[in-house]
Amino acid sequence: MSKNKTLLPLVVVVGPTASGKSTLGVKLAERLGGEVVVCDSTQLYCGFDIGTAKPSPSERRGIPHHLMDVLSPQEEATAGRHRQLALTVLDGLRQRNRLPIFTAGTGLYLRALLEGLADVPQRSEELRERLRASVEAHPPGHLHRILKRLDPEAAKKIAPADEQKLIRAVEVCVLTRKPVSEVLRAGRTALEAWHVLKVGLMPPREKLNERIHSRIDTMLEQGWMREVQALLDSGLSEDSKPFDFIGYRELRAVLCGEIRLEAAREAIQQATRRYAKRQLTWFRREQGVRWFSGFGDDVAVQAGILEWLHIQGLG
RNA sequence: GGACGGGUGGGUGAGUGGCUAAAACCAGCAGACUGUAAAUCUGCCGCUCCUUGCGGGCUACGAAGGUUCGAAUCCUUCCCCGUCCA
Repeated sequence: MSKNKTLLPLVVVVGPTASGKSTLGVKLAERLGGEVVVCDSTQLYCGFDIGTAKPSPSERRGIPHHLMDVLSPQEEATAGRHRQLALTVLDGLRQRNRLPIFTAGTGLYLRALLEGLADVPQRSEELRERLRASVEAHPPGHLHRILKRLDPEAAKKIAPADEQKLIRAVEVCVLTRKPVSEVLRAGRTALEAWHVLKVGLMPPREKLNERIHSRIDTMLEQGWMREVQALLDSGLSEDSKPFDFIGYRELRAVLCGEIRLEAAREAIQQATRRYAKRQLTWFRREQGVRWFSGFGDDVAVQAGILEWLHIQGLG
């Protein structure tokens, strides 16, 4: 990274699902001469459109949207991959002197971009296979005991039941031959040369839930089922990563005759509500966010945000 | 009118004399989370008080009475709900 880059502004919009980040992003881009960069682990995938709430071409209003539809469903998105792609996009925007406007639903990806990732090896499927096999063969708590031996400090921070995180921690220990906590302490490279302005959308929970529910109904009316059917018909494996996304797994179950549509609708609503809650938990901790209590498509909220950004030196 | 079965905390639902403010699950709330993150995991979850302790008080298993040292659990009556018979 070159050290002589001047500090340019970069806007980040954070908020739970259905809070109106996309609409706000387009609005800000129009007003401030920017382009939208999506920071979302699901909109990355081609073909999974309706359920991931990608803004339609008309909703995008001619504003370029980056990091949307860049992965095929067979690929696996990761925080590191997203970071790489985002850095490339940022370079391009810098050259063209366009304001980057991130719409961020995936907190981890945003953090990976802004604060960097430690120099940690990528996942190794072979190692994971072995670890999972050994989990099968041993009584509960086995992985946790292994980690305790490799890195007591890390073991303290991960619950014995959290297999996913345990596997990752053990994986890093094994691959680097060092305790994970040490590897992570070595630090990371934060994003340089950008002056980050964070805006948060925090609609009242009850209103947000209503919005979530009606949006799911709309998605279904727009042919979400047909989309899922078409994806399955295309020969895509039903184990592909994006079929794990909220809604896609439920609708797949409907199409496989495992559950009824009504049950799926309720399950989707519930899962989405919980997801929104987790997003809020994550983003509440995010440093330096200027919060606005409302939806991003509310003109009054938009005006307030534009005003704040103006005071910060934009527009 | 009669015969059974049942009424438990926001929901589903266990519990058949003390270990029960009441399992479990769901919902809800709060939280953690450096490459699966729309994932994964943790805590709380009747009210209340304080010297925050495996602490105290109060209220609670349809209602009211009763038996008992002690009842969600046993008895009586009543009220609801379901099924069946008339």
